[in-house]
Amino acid sequence: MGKCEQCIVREFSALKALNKDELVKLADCKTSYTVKKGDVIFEEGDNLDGIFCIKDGVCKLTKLSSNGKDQIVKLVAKGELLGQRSLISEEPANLGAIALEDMQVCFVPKSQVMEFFNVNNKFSLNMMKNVCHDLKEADNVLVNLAQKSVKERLAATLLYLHDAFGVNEDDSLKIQLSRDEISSIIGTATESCIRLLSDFNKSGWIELSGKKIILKDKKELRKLAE
Amino acid sequence: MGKCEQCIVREFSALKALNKDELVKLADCKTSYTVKKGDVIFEEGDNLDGIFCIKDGVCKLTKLSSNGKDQIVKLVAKGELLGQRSLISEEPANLGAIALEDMQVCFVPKSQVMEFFNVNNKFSLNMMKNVCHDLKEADNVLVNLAQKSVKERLAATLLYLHDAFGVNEDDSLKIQLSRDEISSIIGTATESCIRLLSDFNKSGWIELSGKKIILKDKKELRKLAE
DNA sequence: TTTAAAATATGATATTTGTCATCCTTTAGT
DNA sequence: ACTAAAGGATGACAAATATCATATTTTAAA
Repeated sequence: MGKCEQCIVREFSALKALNKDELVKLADCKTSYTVKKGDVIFEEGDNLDGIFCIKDGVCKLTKLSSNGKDQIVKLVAKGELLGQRSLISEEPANLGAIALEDMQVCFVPKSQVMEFFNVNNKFSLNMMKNVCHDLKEADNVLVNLAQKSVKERLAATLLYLHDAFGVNEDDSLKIQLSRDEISSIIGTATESCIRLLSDFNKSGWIELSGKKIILKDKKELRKLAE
Repeated sequence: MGKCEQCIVREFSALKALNKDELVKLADCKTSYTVKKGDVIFEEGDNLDGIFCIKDGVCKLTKLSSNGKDQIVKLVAKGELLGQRSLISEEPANLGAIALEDMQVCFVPKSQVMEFFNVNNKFSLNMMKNVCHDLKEADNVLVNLAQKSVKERLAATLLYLHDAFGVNEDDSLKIQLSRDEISSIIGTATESCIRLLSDFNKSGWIELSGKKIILKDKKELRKLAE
């Protein structure tokens, strides 16, 4: 059983407020497992009896709209926690979580999280701040969806993917999304997304080769995304 | 100076976790004032040194998009708190707050809220739950903006206004929004919104008379909004 | 490897939504 | 009560986006 002390999640999440004793408790009660690309971590409506620590990999949080299409609400990367809102609200998950890559995940039961809540004020405050940050981000995404064109949203999304997940040695975006998934982030039809990527390619702002996407002219993209 | 004990905000917000002593402290440090329709309670980017209790009236939370248009992110009614996210995050306000009606507001300084945080666990948990609820709502709005047509969003918004704020004796929506504000909720051009309201009117689903809006066929609207 | 299925790409076209111009109506200030 | 300004309504048109059809490429399974 791995220790939690050196874990990347500890470094980047609310867990950094935990002391040595608490980390031992955490290591004791956690369940560690791997998730394959495409696998469901939890589904919309699931009752989560704890939170998930993402040790490695990236997943998408999605919600099924009544029109039958999935909307990607947020991407969550290694170092972050999953399921906090549901735990605090004591409600079923509002979003589903699906792995975009192979992942390493730990599950921490609710009882343990609640104990930390009660004894460690810094931990509670950290977690609150996380939720607040998510709320701010959600509000910002909401405004962009409401006010910006698909072209602007695509440019903004490409820049976001670049900045949040980095690039490979060949400068291509590290995170690999299907055209369908990109469409599901910007909230448009897959064909529209493909068409615009083509346009961006022809304009020389990006370079497409297979699934790889290279941002060639970030300045122009930034201007477009505003 | 009014007491907080009977206040509607206490009844409906995180404040319900406060005991008698704490309520006295609250009454002691709060600043009570009125806000006229159209007045700014705080602006995007303001540093808030506390939270606001809405004793009476309704306000809109808006964000200016880079295209120069305002987006209404949320409506907040009497009984609710304002500025919690900003306070917890220790960040400037991400949204601005503007009164949609004459309002009665109390301001509670940050120092007092933080003290409650430290001594009253129930209070912290309640406030956390509020933020979590806001996050869930924001995610849901986000999905609707991304996936639904303007017509569907208008129908959904009319129903929301009906359910959340009620109707007058003549069945007209109690909350009075300009066409511009309705457009700013559903994220569309004012003319499109006006046109659709006209269509709804002609279809007999709603009835327009001046600024009044009466929902005549909620079933049909619900079907439209899905 | 071969082959079927899935993903990507693109054209043609329909639909939705935005923009601009103009007119009508209501509201608020003198 | 009068008048200017704001809000609301509507037509004409343009632009953005979705949908449907189909071709091509990539991926994964037998």
